[in-house]
Amino acid sequence: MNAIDPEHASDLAVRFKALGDPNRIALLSLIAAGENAEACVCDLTEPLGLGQPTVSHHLRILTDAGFLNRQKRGTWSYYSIVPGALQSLCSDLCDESGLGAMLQVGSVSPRNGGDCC
Amino acid sequence: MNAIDPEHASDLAVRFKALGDPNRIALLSLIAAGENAEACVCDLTEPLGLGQPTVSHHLRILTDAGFLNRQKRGTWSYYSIVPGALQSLCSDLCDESGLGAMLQVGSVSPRNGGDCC
DNA sequence: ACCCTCCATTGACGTTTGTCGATATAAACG
DNA sequence: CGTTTATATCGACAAACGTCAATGGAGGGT
Repeated sequence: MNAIDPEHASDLAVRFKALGDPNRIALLSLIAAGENAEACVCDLTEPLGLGQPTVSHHLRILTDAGFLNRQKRGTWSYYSIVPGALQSLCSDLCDESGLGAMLQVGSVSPRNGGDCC
Repeated sequence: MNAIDPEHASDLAVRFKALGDPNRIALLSLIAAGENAEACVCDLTEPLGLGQPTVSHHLRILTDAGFLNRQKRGTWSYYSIVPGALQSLCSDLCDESGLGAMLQVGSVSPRNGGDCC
């Protein structure tokens, strides 16, 4: 039961940090709620009240962290959720840090239906 | 299937941001690996190679975000993992953002044994 | 060809963050 | 009471971050 490898810790931190901004959380939510669970930049800039470069910047961070897919169709860039990314993050944290043993002791009791991470 | 509430997005972001630093990930791992799954500051400052004020600072952030418990015994402060915190974070994200529908479509296939978030 | 829309990149700016040294508090121990 | 030990807090400073205005580049339409 050793401590986590520094390299793995940095990788996990990058992915968690990508989720550590309210506008990026809102982006994931907006994309998930869009038609076909995808959205292009022009659909996202207005509901967030942010400029287009800022939205592109956040989308890039989420994409680099593995949470979004980008697909260019014509002039538009369509972003979609990478399905297993959040589970992978959580299970990687548990596996690589030895946190797994801590986690089922908790108060969430019988686990939810299995429909979430 | 509306987008997430800004207030909820900020709350989630604060919690994710607390995990968005490699030293804080290492702290969680070290605490989980300690005797009785707890540790005091003096046990943590050396394996991380950080000063004592810095370690206290990180522990405070993790505690404020709900991932650690602090218990003072004598001169020492013992920190321990809050069992359900990580699951709560993930399930809150899924519930409040509408990401839940996206997540079982993924490539993690049959889900791991259920021993992690 | 020209223009216009959509998007990514760059440069700049103020803010936040991670880190340290110094100081403060608090508890045990002589 | 004075000293030592273990932590928390404060102040400072460099680095990273979030944001915007401006620019660039790729397509589609006229």
